[in-house]
Amino acid sequence: MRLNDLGDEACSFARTVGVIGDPWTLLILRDCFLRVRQFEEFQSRLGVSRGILADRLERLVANFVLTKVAYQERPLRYEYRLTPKGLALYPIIISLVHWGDVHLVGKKGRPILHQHRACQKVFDPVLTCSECGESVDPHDVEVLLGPGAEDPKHLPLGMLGSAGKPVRGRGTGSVAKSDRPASKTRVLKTVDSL
Amino acid sequence: MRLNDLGDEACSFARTVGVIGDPWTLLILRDCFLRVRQFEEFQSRLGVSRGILADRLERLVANFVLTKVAYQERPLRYEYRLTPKGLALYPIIISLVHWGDVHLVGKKGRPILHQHRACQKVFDPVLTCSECGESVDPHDVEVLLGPGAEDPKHLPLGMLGSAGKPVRGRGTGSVAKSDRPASKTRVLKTVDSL
DNA sequence: CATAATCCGTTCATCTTTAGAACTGACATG
DNA sequence: CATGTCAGTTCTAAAGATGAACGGATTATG
Repeated sequence: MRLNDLGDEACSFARTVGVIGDPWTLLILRDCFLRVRQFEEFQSRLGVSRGILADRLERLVANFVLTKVAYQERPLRYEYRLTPKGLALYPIIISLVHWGDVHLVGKKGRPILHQHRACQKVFDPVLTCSECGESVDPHDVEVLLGPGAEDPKHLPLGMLGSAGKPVRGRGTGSVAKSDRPASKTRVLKTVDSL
Repeated sequence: MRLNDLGDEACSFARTVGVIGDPWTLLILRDCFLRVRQFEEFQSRLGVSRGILADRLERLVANFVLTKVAYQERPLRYEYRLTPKGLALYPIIISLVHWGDVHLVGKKGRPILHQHRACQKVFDPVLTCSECGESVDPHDVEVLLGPGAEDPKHLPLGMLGSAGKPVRGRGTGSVAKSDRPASKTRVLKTVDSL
């Protein structure tokens, strides 16, 4: 499969990756949130080759993540700004920063800190549930089939034909394995969890 | 600059991108959270070439995002499982899915839904502040210099030499522009915000 | 026993993408 | 008029990705 075909996938994740899942694109977006806007600024901060930068910016514009806005005439110059769609990437960007802060720290600690205007404190991003407001852990989430479910390849394992029902309801996940006959293949403990 | 050098950067974000910022790597990680674990499963679900898959899995193991665990002996077979460090990527993964759900939906709607065990409701992920619990919007965040700040290239614009002080405290951001003399270059409105 | 079949890779020839540096073009400055 | 700024484009060589085939260990099938 070509990575360029990702946009056609049924999976939201695959489509997202098709739009912003490239390393340079991610780096460009981080800079956008730091109010970098001009071609030369991006180029000198990132050290990316100009061809790639032009290509990535164009792609982001084509996908309505950025818009070109004229910031001067004579000579006419454009800068790149986040659209609302682009601004909505913030949770992704700050989660990436935070993971690096926690798991890949250098000797000296974090290079930048984030302060929340509302409470004036330096904070970490926390992922919470829109319904109950509690923080969300991967173990606390069930995956259900949605209305747009089509291609089985992009659904969770063991979900085929169980529309609307949970994937891991106490052992349901390993049906395929448990109904095959006793064999010499020695299978070690099978834990069906993350 | 080579993308492989990203691991050496001072910036947490760049280092994170160096580890998981590749499209195939992201797709592999999504599948990990859907409990895919074996080489063949990844290969057939993603359609990625076997060489790339082997390479990306090896990289993730080298970076302690995944571990190889023997799930059977005779023949000895390993599967790939998320480490705690890998599990901590959940906010990133679910934020990517959510952005796709909201901004790149297909005709039929979302392919999968997430249900929160604690409240039993289908939910959306919300990014909140660890200190006050309120949801966080990019406009509500000030960026401060942290202890690990070194290379100016990876800091926000206009932050050089202003350690510990906010970047965008009412016009501070455009010092360089405002003290240059009147010129024929016609500059349009300068808005210093996202 | 011979012949699939399963699983996890590796190898190789081919094709595509990327990097890096130089170049264009419109304009401004000294 | 030489030099500088800004936003790209064009070029070639190097790096990376693809697809298909192959390998080794072992179990399953006829």
